[in-house]
Amino acid sequence: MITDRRVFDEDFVPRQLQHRGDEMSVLAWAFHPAARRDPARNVLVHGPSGVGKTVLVRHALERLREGADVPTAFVECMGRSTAAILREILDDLGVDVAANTPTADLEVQLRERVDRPTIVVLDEADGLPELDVLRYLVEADDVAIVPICHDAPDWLARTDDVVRQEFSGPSSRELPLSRYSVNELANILEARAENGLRHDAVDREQLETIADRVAGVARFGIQSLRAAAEIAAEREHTAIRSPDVRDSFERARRRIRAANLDSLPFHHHVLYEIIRRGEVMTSPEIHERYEAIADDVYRGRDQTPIGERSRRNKLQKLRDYDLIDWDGENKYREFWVRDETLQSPIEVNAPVDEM
DNA sequence: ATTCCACGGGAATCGGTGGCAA
DNA sequence: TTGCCACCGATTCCCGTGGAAT
Repeated sequence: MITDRRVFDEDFVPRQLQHRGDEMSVLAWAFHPAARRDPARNVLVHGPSGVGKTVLVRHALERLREGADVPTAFVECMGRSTAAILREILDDLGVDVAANTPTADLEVQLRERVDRPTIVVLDEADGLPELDVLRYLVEADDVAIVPICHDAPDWLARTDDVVRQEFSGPSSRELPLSRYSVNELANILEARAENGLRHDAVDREQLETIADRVAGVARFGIQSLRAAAEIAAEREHTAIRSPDVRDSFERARRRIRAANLDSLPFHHHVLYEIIRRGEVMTSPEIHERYEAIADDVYRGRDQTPIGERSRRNKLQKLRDYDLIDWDGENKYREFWVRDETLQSPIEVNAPVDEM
């Protein structure tokens, strides 16, 4: 059924971007001056997750570089320090810096080594730790800044006047990306099917069903199509049938969650299992349970149990990853796992019994 | 009105890594 | 080679905030 697995990979970049023509024009307008050694423009790219913000900007940069030699940097900001981000920008621009260069020196390097129009993309700019990076980039004259974030007003509100000024002038634009319509996403899935599935494995109506069900989130739609093909193959269908599509969403969502859980360290797994085995729990119950089993669970490991404050951070992370959720406030906040059947792959041998 | 307490931002701290200069 | 410095990621410590209980 599946003829090319890579087509469904998370980081697969299709040759042709569909339904983003207007957006590509905006980026071309912003980037193109750099090809003539004129300053490029700032673009604030924003929109909900899973709509292809990163892929879009990467595409635009590739287009630009096909026709011109423009220095560019593309940095993942989430969870990185100011120094780490500056370091990677310099690295992308071909400047060698030592791993322990002080942050202040990095800033000087940035200003001195940028001697012609340059484009710096800050992916996941919601996660920018401080404003320092932005100020440094604003002060470096020839640098155009392209932050990618979820919520533009919110992002701008958290910056300062200097940065806001930079993004409100005529030499900058906001570029909102919306979710795909059912028809658009179905077209995108059709292209994936043509490249990655056997001919006639899926029909248009089924693709539209998937596109509708995933509410325009491309990432989820692509994983669902993949799951539908797998399920059809397991059931020895020669093509995807409606029941296969119906059962694909659960598998896709579950797979995304399992991958998320897999990527987290041990502490998260302990907390996840405590919540999963305890039905619905409140914070004090979770902490109490943690204290009770911590000695046993961590015995023989090189890690030691963590304090309450850290546990709160881990719980937040588990929620960000769609693994748990909660409702309510204070000690009445209740926690539960999103999928009871998803167990931690790590053996957290907490006693199952009494709470 | 006062007390209790979970929350979550931010500063301080710790152990480890890697340049660099004496 | 040795000591020093800056960084990093993870964690703990500290504390203001605000809702609920008393």
